[in-house]
Amino acid sequence: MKRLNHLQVVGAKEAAAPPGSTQRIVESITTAIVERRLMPGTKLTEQKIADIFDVSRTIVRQALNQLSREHLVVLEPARGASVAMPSIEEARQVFEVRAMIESAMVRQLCAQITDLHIVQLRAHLRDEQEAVRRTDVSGRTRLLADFHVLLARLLGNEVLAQLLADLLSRSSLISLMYQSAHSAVHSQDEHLHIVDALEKRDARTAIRLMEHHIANVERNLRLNPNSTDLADALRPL
Amino acid sequence: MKRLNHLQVVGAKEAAAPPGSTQRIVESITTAIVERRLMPGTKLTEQKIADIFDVSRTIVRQALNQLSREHLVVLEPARGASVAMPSIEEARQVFEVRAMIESAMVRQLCAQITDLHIVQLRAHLRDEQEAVRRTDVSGRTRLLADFHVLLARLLGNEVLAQLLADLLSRSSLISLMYQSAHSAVHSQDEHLHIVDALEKRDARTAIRLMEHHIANVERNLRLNPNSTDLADALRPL
DNA sequence: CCCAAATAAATTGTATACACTTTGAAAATC
DNA sequence: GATTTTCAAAGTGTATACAATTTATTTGGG
Repeated sequence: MKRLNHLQVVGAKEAAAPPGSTQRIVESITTAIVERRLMPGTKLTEQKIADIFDVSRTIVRQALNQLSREHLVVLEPARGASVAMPSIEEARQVFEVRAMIESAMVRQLCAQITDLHIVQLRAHLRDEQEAVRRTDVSGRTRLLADFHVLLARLLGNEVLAQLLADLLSRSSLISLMYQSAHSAVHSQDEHLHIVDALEKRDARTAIRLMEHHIANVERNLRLNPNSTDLADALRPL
Repeated sequence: MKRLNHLQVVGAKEAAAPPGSTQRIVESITTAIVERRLMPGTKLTEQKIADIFDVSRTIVRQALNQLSREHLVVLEPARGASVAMPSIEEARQVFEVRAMIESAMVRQLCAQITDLHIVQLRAHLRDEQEAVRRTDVSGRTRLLADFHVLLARLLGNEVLAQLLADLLSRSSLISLMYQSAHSAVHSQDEHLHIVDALEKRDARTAIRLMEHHIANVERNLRLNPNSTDLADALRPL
């Protein structure tokens, strides 16, 4: 039986509104997944989680339901919840959608970006570099994803931002599941070049860089079916 | 007190898997909203819905939670659920995102569309025309939205299809809330022209037509703030 | 007669109880 | 000894009970 003791309340870093019990659990599990303390496929038993957080199963079920809509856990009827194991096909689709959305995003952004926006982006890049320098794995994962959400937010489009946030948490899960070989340093560098292009309002270059960036992340996944699917891996020769 | 008797189980038209109680309620409420039997702002009291469907509040709460994540209802803490009243700003954002995604979609589709796909699209257009001819309001609303989801599905991208389905149910709510003056006939005609362009693999035209189509729908909304926000409407001069 | 405080009714949030399903192990059969 | 059957343990699905909060109603001044 797998121990779930790794699951723990992570110090609320943003600390916005008083987080309801449900939200607290969602965030803890999300963080645990992204920080690789909960591996894909891990069974998430309701009562065990309820015990850990000292709430009733009612609350846990709400949290698991929410997580399943974010595609971080899968809910099989009468069989419970487990950490999602996105398929290769799903990974492909997620990155395809990201490429479509994010290239349109930078195109639009070039037409309406302000100097203040550039300042915000530069500040974010500094945070990224800092996290990379300190080898703060969980922080840098979050920051590298937030870069993309920030671009959406600069467009003043919260709907787009939330949509993208969703796709990025899925991307994070995919990256850790298929052990991305795309180094954080490399990603960070690509972000830098994208901001440079945005500053020059060079839409064509910005779009090209963004598409390459996303393609690079996808290309560097270990998408070898044999190593990821247990059924295939254990099939006799 | 507002009566909720309009809420009723709608005959399952697609009838796929045995729909769990929760899903049945979600679909009923969704249909009721899109068919304008539940107006924006209507309070959705848990016990009343539970009585109507003869289930416990537990199930109803699950359904309302799901609907809130689809942005069709809003959940205010300790104050319950009501049919969402998307703001003008939210409407703008939804249509902006749709324009970004759907123009990228038709671009991609032009590059990889097959004759079989065209056949499917033509078949769908026939269904649309039929619904318009019969003035089947609820059917035609659904079909006009499904056209866009179908395009996503033809790309073989289920992630994209679900994403778009989400945006389209929000669009439906927005259209009915702001009483779109964009006639179904007009929409249907625009769909026809888009398919024509796709058949010719004329990406530039297809993109232009799609962007115009979405802009037309948005332009024809009655986005008069005075008539939509009660606080504004009742403010003394 | 109108407004405000107090009280009652209704509604939501959470926990718990219990039925049903799945899972894993022990016993029986071939 | 391997395979199926049976049974117990664990887990999920739904209903219900109860506390906490909000909303409506009544009551008591002004």
